[in-house]
Amino acid sequence: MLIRIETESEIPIYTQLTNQIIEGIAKGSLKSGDALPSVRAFAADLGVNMHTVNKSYHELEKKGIIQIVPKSGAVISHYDSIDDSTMNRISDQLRPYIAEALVLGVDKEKLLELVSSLISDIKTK
Amino acid sequence: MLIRIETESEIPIYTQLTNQIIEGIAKGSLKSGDALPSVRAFAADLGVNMHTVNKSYHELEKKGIIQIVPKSGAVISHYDSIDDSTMNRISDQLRPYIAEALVLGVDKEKLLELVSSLISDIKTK
DNA sequence: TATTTTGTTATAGAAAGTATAGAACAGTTT
DNA sequence: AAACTGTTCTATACTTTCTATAACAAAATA
Repeated sequence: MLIRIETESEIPIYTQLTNQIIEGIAKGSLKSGDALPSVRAFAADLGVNMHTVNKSYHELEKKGIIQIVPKSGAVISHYDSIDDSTMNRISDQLRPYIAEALVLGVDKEKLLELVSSLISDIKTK
Repeated sequence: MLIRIETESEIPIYTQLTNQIIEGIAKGSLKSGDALPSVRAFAADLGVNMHTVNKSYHELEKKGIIQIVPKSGAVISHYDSIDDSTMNRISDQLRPYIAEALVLGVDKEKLLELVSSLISDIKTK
């Protein structure tokens, strides 16, 4: 799985890593049960600090996407039915960007098209 | 227009303000041509610092949502056709949250329903 | 016209977040 | 037994967020 970190980006490195791991899972490059690299190995590979990778892993664990087994490693979780609190979190995260799009003149139809297009893009590319 | 700021939130105050102003416009409480309160008046009203409101206004201006006239005030812009770079920005903003939803088991149909529901909610509530 | 109000700019400080580095610990894996 | 693991700790540097105060010049208002 290929990860690209942009040091100059305004987006924190640990967030960039979190997002790209999530996309890797969404795409199918990473599956439930797969182990993620150790924080040390991954950090060395990416050229960043161990603690930065560690922070990303804990962010992913907080989201319910991976499970961290102390002194062992991180494994991608199995997802069954989504609970209400998680659904609400996703809704709260999306809301400001949906509102912004509406204000800037993107109507419901175009917005749904955009989301459909994004889903396809994430699953393939 | 009613604004609620949560000091304890992890979301910066200026971002909370930006998002709520955007929702006010999306809902129709604020229209193109309307003037926003002065940074001083708004800050006093919200109990925050003048520079915090100022930062929010400049964020809104960067998004193309308002226009700031130096020494005069801030006015809500008129929106015609959306340009490609703005559309790309919105797409980039949405992408990680769409990916996260997919990973957590929200399928395309449920995701489109969620977006539809959010649009209705933003426009009314 | 004189006063008030406006956004802007500057300085300053406190607190939190981001990222790095090095080291040590104890449990897991090989 | 040795290597590897996530965890924890200390430390430093930089950026971001938020507040506070002050001054400036242009716009709006009385």
